[in-house]
Amino acid sequence: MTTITEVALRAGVSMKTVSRVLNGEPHVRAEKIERVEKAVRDLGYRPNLAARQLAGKRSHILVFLFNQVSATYIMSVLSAAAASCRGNGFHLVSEPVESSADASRMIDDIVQLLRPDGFILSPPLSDDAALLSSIAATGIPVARIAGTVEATGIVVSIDDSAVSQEMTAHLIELGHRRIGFVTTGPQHRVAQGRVSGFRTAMAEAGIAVDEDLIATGDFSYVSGERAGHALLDRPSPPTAVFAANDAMALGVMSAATILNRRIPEDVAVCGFDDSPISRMIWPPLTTVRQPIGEMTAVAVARLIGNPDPTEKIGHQLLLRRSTTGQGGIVDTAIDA
Amino acid sequence: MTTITEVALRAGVSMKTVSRVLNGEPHVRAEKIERVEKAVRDLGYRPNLAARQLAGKRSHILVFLFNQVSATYIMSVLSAAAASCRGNGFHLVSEPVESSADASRMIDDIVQLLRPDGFILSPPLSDDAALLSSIAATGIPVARIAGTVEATGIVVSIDDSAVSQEMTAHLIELGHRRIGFVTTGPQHRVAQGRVSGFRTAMAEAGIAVDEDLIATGDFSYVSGERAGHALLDRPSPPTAVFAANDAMALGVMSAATILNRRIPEDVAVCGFDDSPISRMIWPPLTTVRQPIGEMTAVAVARLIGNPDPTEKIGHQLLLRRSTTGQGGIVDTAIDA
DNA sequence: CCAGTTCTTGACAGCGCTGCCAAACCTGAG
DNA sequence: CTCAGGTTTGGCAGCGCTGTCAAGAACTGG
Repeated sequence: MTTITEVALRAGVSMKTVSRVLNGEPHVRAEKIERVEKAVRDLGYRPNLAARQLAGKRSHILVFLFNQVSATYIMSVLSAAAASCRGNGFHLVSEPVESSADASRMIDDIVQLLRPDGFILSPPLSDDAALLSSIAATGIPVARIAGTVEATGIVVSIDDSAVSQEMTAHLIELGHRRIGFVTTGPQHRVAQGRVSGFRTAMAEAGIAVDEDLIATGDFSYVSGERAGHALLDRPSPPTAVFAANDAMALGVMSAATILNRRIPEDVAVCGFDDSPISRMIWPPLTTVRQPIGEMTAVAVARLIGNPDPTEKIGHQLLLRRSTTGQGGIVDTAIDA
Repeated sequence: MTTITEVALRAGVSMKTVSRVLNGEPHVRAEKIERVEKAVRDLGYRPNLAARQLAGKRSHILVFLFNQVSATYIMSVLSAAAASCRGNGFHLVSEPVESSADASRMIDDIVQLLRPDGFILSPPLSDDAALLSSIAATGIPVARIAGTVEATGIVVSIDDSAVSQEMTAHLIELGHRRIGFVTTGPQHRVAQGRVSGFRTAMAEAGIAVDEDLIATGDFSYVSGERAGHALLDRPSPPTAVFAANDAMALGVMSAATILNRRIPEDVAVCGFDDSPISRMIWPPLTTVRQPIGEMTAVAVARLIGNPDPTEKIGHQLLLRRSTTGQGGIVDTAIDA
C-alpha cells in the first residue's frame, strides 16, 4: 500500500504539496503538479479514505437511505448514485430504513460513525418528515429524489402533473372519453400530482370528469385489481383506465382479464414508472419512464459540489399495445 | 461528537480499557466493563469508523458488488446484508460492476481506498472468474451468494437441482407427461442445476424426456417468449412448461396468450425465483422462493466472523394458479 | 510467606492524511 | 536596489483510535 509520503519522495516535493495536488487546491506550480501526477500514476497511488476523513473535514462518503418499496426504482437510484460517486472519489454506503420511528437514532448512529458528506433519499423516504428533520438537525446536506413536500434539502424530480397530463391527452387522442383513473390516498403526494394532471388534460379537452371513475388504491397490485373490478363492473364502464403506477395498472389488467375484457379493444390501460413488469406481459403496458438515473446523477453532483451535469430533466411516454393495440413483445434486459 | 477519551474520563479508566470493552477483548474486570458501558450509554458515544480503520486492522466495512441483472434479487441481498451489518457495527458500501473487464482495477481501487473486511457478491458475479481472482489476489475474504463454480470464498446457496426436482414432481403429480423445459446456455451454472433436477425427476417417474421439448433461452423475457412459441407451435406441444426463471416463464405465458392457449388448462407454466411479477399477473405464476435474505445473513455472519445464524437454508415451492388452476390474486407488497 | 504465573491496566507511538502557520520565493513599484 | 504584497512551499501537530509493551495487581503452589 503506497502512501502519500512515498509519492512525495518520488516526485521530489513535500507531502503537503502532494496533498494539494490531490485535492485540486490552488497555488501549486504547473510543473510540480505534473511531477506529482506522474508519481501518482507510476506508483498506482490511491489516497486512504479513512486517513483523509480523520484528518480532514470531508469523508467522501454519501449515505443512501431507502426502504423496500419498489426494488427496480431503488436499484436505478443506487446504480446511478454509485456510478456518480465513483470517479469523484466518493463512496456510497447503503442503509435500509426499517421504520421512520427510530429514524432519529439511526441517523445519529450513521453520522457519528461515518460522518458522511451527504444523504440521498429515494421515495417515499424523500417525503418522510421525521427522517428529514433528523437529518436537518445534523446539518449534513440531503438530496431528495422525487420529493414533493416542502422541506429542507435539494429536490430532484420530474413534473408528475405535466407528464400525467400528456398521457391523458394520449388517451383522449385515441378517442377515449370515459377515462377511469386509479389514484391513492392523499398521503402520497406523487399520486396527487398525477391525478391533477389527469384532470387538467380532461378539462382542456372539454371533457367532464365522472367522479365515479376515480378509484383509490395504495400503489399495490392488489389494490389495483380491486379498483379495476370496481371500475369495470359498473353499468357504463370506462373505455380506458389510467393508473398512477404500474403495479396498480397491472392489477387493472388482471381484473380485465378475469372479467373477459380484451385489452385494449374493450378497455385500454396505462400506468406510470416503466417497471420491468410493464414489458413482461401481454399486451405490454403503456407507461411513463422517469429518467431516474439522470435525476440521481444531478442529486449526487449537487451534493458533492460539482456543477449540474444536465440542464433539465426529461421524461418519456412509452406508448405500447395496452393502449395503442399495436406493437409486439418489448425487448428487455434480463430482469425478473 | 464524543470521543473515546471523554468516555474514559467519565468512566475513570484509561482510553485503552474503553477500547478493550468496545471490542469485546478479554482481560477486563466485570466492574470496569459496567462502568465503561454506562459511560458510553450516558454520553451516547459511537466509535469513529475512520479512526478505527486507520489505527487498527479491521475497517468494519463490507463491499457489496453487483451488476444490474435482477433488481429484486439484488435488493433482497442488499437489504439483508445491510441489516446484518447494522448492529454488528459494520457498514455496507455498494459498488456496481460495469464490466468484468476492468474488475481488477476496480477491486484495487476499492481495496486501497476502503480496505474492506470482506466482499459480498450477488449472482451472476458470484461466478465471475475474473472478479474472483482479482479479489483472491487481495487476500480479502469473499462471500458468494448462490455461487456454483468451484473457486475461492464462502458460498451460500440452495440446492437448485433438488428444488427443480421437487417442482417437476409437482407437475408430474398433476398428471403432466409431456413437460417442456426452458433452460439457458451452459455459461449459466444455475440453469444447469435446474435442468438436471428436472431430468432426475422425470427419470424417477419413469418418463422419457423428449429432447425437442428442451428449449434454450438466456434468462430474459424475450427469450422465454421465443422459446414458448417454439414449444407451443409444435405438432404435439407440451402440456406444461417449466422455465428456469420467472422472466422466461412470463415470456412463455405471453406466447401462450398470443397463441390463444389457456393457462393452465391448455398449458401449465411454472418458473423459478418468486419475482414480484409472478404475483402481478393473471393467472399468478407457480414458482420457487429462494430464501435470499437468510442466505445473505449467513454470508455476512461468516464474513464478520460470527457463528452461523441458521443451521440450514430452506426454500419454498409456491404453487399458484398457473399450474394448479386454483387460487386467486396473490396479495403482495407494494412493488412495481 | 515467597517466587513464579497469569490477569489487568495504562502509556505511548503511530496509522495516513489535512489544517494551520511560517518560511521562502516571487513580482512590480518606488 | 529595496520593500510591500502576493504566490508557492514545507514543517508539524493532531484527527480518534488500536497495537505493542511493560508495569502493577492478583493468584498459584510449595
